[in-house]
Amino acid sequence: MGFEYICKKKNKDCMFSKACEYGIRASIFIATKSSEGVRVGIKDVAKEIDSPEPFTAKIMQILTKSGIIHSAKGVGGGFEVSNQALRSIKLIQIVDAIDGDSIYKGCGIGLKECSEVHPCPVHNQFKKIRELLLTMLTTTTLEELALGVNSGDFHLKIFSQNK
Amino acid sequence: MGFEYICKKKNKDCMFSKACEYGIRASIFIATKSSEGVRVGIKDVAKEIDSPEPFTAKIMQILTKSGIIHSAKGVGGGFEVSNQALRSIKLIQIVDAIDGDSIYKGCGIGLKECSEVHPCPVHNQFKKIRELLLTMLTTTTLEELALGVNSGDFHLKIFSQNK
DNA sequence: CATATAAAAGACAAATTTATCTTTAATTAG
DNA sequence: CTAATTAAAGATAAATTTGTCTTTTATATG
Ligand code: FES
Ligand code: FES
Repeated sequence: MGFEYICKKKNKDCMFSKACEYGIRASIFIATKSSEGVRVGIKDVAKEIDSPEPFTAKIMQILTKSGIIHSAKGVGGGFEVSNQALRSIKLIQIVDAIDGDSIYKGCGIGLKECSEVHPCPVHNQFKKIRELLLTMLTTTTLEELALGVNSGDFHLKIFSQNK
Repeated sequence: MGFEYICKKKNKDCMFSKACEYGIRASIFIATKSSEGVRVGIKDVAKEIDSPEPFTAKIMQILTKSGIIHSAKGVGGGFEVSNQALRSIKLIQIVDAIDGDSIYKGCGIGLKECSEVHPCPVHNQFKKIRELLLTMLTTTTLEELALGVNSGDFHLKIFSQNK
């Protein structure tokens, strides 16, 4: 009937863009390795988080430019997070660098801006959700996420072993 | 440097797709008019919510097929919500019909599925946010949103009067 | 210095989402 | 029945996001 292509987003699991999802997963993986003092190349990153390698490479460029991840070219090079950065980097920095701040600042139903003095009908409801999201993003560190993965309690892809 | 086009989503105010944002705004507007016993045409809808008319028409087709909004062709036709539906329709029905359930079911960082037994590093944090979102969507009725607009406290576009 | 390695950069291509335009079908009024 | 009106349907087109490939640059090592 001509509108099937609108319905039901293909980019499932929205909230963040694919680019941002890859960026978060990659950062966490790099963090797990950096905590063990190991640099990783883009190939390993993509394999470990199950993402398209060239696209992931592009995203890494954003993260290195943003100073979130450090990179080194040449033999023995790769990506790493400094021990100090590991503790200080918050999830919000990654999201900000890739998707910007619209997810926690923009109006939930697309008004050009979200404002208290000219609120949309869902403003009050949305505000609570965005505030919870913002709090989560600003308080969660790369380190705690990496620790969870290192401990084996949390995972960066499905079918870790056999795929 | 070749990756500017990745960075900073153009579709600001994510969470929902544009289609879904328009769908919600349109539904609320139609509800405000239906509560006054008035049918509205697609032209009025698009003007009132500041959305592209043909695209909005497509979205209305989804909503009518889904039984959320009623439509009538011909002279004096247009869109309306029955008085009974006004009270029973929840926001989640609109979101489900247009974007599907990924926003409150999918993994926050893109694992193929969100699961308790194989959680991603942000699973616990995200769960809370998605639960709040889901509660909001399942409890908010079209009627209460329409009432807010009718009372003048909430708005469906910016620059209501002069644009 | 020459070579190998690995990220950065740039150009391009595919997929998805958003937007537009034209034609068709249904309904009301005269 | 005819004309006018309005949504539905269908076909395209534009914009954006996602994904790929090639070339360049930086670095370490022999
Ligand atoms: S105005 Fe819509 S969420 Fe604030
Ligand atoms: S597994 Fe990622 S949010 Fe549940």
